[in-house]
Amino acid sequence: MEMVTSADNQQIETAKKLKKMFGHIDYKNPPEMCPVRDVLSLASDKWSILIILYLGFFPVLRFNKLKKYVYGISNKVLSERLKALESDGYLTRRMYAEVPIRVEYRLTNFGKNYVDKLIELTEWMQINSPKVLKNKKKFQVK
Amino acid sequence: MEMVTSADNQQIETAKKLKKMFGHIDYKNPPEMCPVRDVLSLASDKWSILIILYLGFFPVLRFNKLKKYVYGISNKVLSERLKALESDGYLTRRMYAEVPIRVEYRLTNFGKNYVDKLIELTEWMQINSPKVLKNKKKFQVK
DNA sequence: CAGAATCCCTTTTGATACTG
DNA sequence: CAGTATCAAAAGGGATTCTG
Repeated sequence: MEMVTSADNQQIETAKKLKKMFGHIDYKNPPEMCPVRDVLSLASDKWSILIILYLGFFPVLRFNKLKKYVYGISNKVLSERLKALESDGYLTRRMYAEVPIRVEYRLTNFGKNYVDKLIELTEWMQINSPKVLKNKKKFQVK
Repeated sequence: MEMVTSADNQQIETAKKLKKMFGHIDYKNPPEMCPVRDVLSLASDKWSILIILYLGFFPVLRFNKLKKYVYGISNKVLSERLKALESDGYLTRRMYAEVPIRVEYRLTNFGKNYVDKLIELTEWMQINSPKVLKNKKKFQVK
């Protein structure tokens, strides 16, 4: 008779995955070999997340529309992030030489795959953020 | 006879989830109601991710050990992140009044849950980061 | 309209030195 | 040890101007 709970199994699974992962993100590796540091850092940036989620929802968005949705972002940061996200392959930028000029941003297939991963994370965070805010308050009292 | 591919289904699922989510992260909401902006931004920070992953792998870590693993982090940022992550409920800090002093960090159950979510993201990123690096290079050539 | 460019200011880092 | 203190450098932010 086995006495292994599903929580135990989860722990074991987690440990296994982490072990495999740390072959790659080990601190002794050169920076290029640490995906968290060098790739995820852009993609998990708070502004990038919002940009990508909005582009996941609205298939096509223009600069000023994005700026309106990603509330609080500045021209500068938005245009920087868009360039970086394009360069990393998450989105495409299509320019139409009209007057006035029109520029459309949309996710690549790769970006769409990433959205699915992001959604899992943000859904979890949405469910759990009240818990975090409660923790934060409790901590301030101490 | 239905002609719906699994990719179609995924798209539909994604759209549904995003629609539900944007009730919360809408740009018109005050910042407190936007979990991405206010809660995920700490947790998805590049340093936070590395700290949490290492604490997922090594159940107990001390300050200098963490600093060694989370390669490149400065004293200041590490101690700031540890404070913030403790305050948000991801980890605990235990101090032993010995000489020399000893401080142990470990994940809370909440932090352990978060690790599972993080692993899904970082695993995906690990698989795909070569693609990203290739994109980046191609982009520079243009 | 979609930004790039500029200026200027604030915040966040990063590196190093220092202390209970 | 486990941090804080300090200070210089970088990144972010806001406002405004400019251009095709």
